[in-house]
Amino acid sequence: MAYRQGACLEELCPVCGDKVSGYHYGLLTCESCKGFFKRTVQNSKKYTCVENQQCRIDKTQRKRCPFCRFQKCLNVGMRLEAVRADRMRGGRNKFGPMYKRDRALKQQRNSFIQNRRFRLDSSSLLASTSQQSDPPPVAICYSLTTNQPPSLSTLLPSALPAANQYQCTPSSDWTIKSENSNNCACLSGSAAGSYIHSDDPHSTPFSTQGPRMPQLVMEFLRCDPDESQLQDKITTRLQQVHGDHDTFSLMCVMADETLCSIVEWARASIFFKQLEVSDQMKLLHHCWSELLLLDIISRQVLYGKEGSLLLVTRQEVELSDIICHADPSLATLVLQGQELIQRFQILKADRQEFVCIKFLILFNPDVKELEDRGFVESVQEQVEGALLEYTLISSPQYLGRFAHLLLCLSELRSLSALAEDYLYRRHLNSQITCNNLLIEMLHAKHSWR
DNA sequence: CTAGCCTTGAAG
DNA sequence: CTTCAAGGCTAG
Repeated sequence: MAYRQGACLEELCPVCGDKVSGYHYGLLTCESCKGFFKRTVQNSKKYTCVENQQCRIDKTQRKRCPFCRFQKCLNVGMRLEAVRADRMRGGRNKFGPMYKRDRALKQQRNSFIQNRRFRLDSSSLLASTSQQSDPPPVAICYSLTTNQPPSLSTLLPSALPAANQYQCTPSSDWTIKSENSNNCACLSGSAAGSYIHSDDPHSTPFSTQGPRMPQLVMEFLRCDPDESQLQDKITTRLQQVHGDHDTFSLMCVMADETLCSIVEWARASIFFKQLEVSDQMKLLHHCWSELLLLDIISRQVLYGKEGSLLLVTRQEVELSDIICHADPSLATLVLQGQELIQRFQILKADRQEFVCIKFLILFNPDVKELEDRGFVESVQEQVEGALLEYTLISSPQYLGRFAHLLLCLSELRSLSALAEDYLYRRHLNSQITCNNLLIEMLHAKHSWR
């Protein structure tokens, strides 16, 4: 029985990596692991491992150690209960609805991912209309190399051990399957939510009772900086600056500090630390303003109140004050930002979703001259998958939520491009001073064209 | 024992 | 009726 194509395109058995033949005992597995699991459970087989119970199980070596094979079956989530005690044939069991749901989830995920290209094209189109891209900007002689080393490169480690590539914590068993001949590393879980296959028995990739959060989202949350810690850090740094700063330059200092924390966050983040430093720099140079804007927006949506702008420092500034003191361009930007905040508020976007969006922004495969675009692409796809899955679990009654979030992201991108242009113009007028990272970032993109 | 193919039968 | 995940069979 060929498994219906389309539902799962190139799904591999989570136990041995062989071709999947359908759902067996709780998840998609290959025919041989299905049979192996059945024999083991039906006949109450007991195996022993002659090694250290950590044998690698793949298609060619799966026969070698039945102990570790069975262990892996259980670890990836195969269900003992699905093997029938009475050996009754045919029919359906209680897992039926679960399979159906998982299949629907996968299908939606695939179709969204397939639409990704189109969506990105249209969003970059949107962004480019707001930028005078063709003629290179004013010839300002500002060489990064003649200055002190750019702060981003000092913030990023100068070298990474090569062995670090594609590796995560040694404790977790991330299976990375390369697709075709390119080095597109792709972590793919078999059942819903199984992004992480670990030997930890608590990380059951599939749960029948109650909704659960995708593992990737949980990992993102775990590494997301704590708002109050960030607050303290930036507040102390701001106090050190003090002096004759007007509101705008104070905001710039704040942006600069926030940028530092964004770089720190990225450095410590899963996936990002696997990249070469050159790629890390390219990604950050490309998306810094988007991340900065998302930081501001998410703060308003999660903690802010209407009519005022909540700063990292927990200070509140009346919007009306900002608008009447701002020049017309800035006022427009603030108003547009306000609209975007409202859109996120209507959606009631939560921390989980913002943290996924952060990763979607960071891992942008459209960035030019990436060494390892395949990896960036695969991360982007995984994050999209996790976000989609999260939205389907958290608000199953609203299927369009994921698409709406992506729409907001695309608007955020065009707004950040406008904001970046605005900052760049003010920088050219020497109105932004003493903000190393901010200035480096402002120059990075312009020196590329 | 393994793993590919076959048969079964409740659910949709 | 069809679907498809259970169990069954058997050559290698």
